Amino acid sequence: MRARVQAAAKLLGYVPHAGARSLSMARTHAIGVILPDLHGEFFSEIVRGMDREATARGYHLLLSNMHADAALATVAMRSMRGRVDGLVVMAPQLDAAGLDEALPGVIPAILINSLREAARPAMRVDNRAGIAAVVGHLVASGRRRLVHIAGPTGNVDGDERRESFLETVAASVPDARPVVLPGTFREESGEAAVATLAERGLLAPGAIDGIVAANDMMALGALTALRAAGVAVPGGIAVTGFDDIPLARYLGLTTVRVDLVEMGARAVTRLVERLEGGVADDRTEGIVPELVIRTTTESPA
Amino acid sequence: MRARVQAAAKLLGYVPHAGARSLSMARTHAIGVILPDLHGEFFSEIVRGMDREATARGYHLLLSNMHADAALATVAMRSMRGRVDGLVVMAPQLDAAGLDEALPGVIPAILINSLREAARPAMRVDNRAGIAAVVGHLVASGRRRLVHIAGPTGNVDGDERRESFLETVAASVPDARPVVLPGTFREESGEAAVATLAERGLLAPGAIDGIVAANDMMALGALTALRAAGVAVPGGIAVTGFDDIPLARYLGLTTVRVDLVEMGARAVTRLVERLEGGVADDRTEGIVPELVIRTTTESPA
DNA sequence: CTGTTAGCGCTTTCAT
DNA sequence: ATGAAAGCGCTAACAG
Repeated sequence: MRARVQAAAKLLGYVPHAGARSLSMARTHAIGVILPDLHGEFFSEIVRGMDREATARGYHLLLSNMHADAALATVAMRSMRGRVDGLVVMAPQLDAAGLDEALPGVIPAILINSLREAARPAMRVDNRAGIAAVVGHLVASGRRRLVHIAGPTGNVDGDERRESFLETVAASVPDARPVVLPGTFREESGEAAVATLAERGLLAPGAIDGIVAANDMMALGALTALRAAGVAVPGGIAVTGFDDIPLARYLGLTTVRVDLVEMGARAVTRLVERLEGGVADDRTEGIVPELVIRTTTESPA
Repeated sequence: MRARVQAAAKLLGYVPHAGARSLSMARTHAIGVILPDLHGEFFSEIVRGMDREATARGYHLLLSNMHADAALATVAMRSMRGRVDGLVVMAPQLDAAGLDEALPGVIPAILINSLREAARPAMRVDNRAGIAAVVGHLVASGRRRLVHIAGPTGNVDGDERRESFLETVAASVPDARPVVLPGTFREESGEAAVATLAERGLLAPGAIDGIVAANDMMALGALTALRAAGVAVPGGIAVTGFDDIPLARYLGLTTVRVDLVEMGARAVTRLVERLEGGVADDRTEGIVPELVIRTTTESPA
């Protein structure tokens, strides 16, 4: 008899309505993902990691792009209520107040590289350790006149990297006069930064000998512009990035490796465990990046 | 009074339950995306295009990875009923019967690079035109002994590219004895293919002079392996890819450009128009790829 | 073991 | 104008 129903279902092409089931069970088996944007390999890699883990655990991923504006972010997150069981939120450009306001209290969330991690489960890249590693490497190989191409102001990662660049340089190079140029984390701003250096006459031989970009994409932009300007890398100027996106390996960029795929996967793992186990693990898990030395920082010798 | 309710809602932190609303309105404002896997830049780019368009039109994207198996694909698609308003399906490895069986008849779908497009809205890259363009370019620059690193058998794109490679070579090079090596669309299989060539003694100077890979990732793998083997590119052997993923530009790979972002965006556009306008546009839209000549095919001279 | 019913949180229709 | 009720398609807790 159960068999007869099944047969009829097949015959009529019946497919269960997941939405109705979710309503009834108060369980969607979906995870909402809130990201600034999908540009470049940085976010692709994270999403890939999340997708791998979500699929493995029987969850779907619901994507939503967050605009920089806190009000819009609020709308984006609220619109997820009832569609997902939990949220992975990456909002590096939101301040703590904006984040608190945007996050619906009712829905469990894990933050990645955002402020206000103390009270919630979170993942955080150790930006200071990463910058300390590249600066240390550059200084150890004899570079002294360093330039930093920064991330956007107000962005947690950008701010931390800029600050620790200044601190580390001040601590390791006496009488250093580090230069900090603004950037947006996008390739073009790496090129723009080099253009600025040229204007200031800092591309002249010996004026500067190392560029520490706040992420890989800007480092690549800088590389392109330097080569176009006829500056030898690493002969004249060494260049470093941050993240170790796949492209970096192909282009021989010295950088700091953050296991993006693993970070995404781990965020999903923690969220799902929380959803299913009920364990509230409000710790901030640090991701320690690792220095990867490639050709853009070889000794000039 | 309406105001009093709104006030109370704010105060209690009420957030509407999108799931319940969907049930009631029979509208989810979500689009399901079924992909083989998220590996490499190929799929990232497509998803990026879909996301851009979906966000612009007020839709969310629900990701689901399809396993090669038709039965699992069926489960994946069925599980989307009631969660999404429509589907973008990319199933290059499914045969027509498998696809028909997997697709829930009830839910509108648009296919990308899959079989059985005739009866449904679809997008399709013109593989033959793309391969004809690269082969033509290689032949025009004096290459005669060509090797093809193929995509997986049973994959629509892989099969089409392999076939048209053979046809085009047969038509344009008299007495040609083209070699076809198996591949998986992944970087490692490009390296493996070169290893195979080495075993067969085909890496000796003059033995072959051009490698046409079925996609960019395999071309990159081949490039790496060739350089490691001390073979000059393009001096000894020219190399071409397919897709023009972002990496290709950085590495100077000659390839065939498929506007992946645009293809994803266009698929979403057509689907949404269908959902909202009710117009059933069952045509297959062809994407004509464009030859992009870079350094890996420069003339040996 | 089969059949009925209430309810998930919303929208929509209908009555007041 | 506000209030009451039915129903979206399912699950779960009942009763027969």
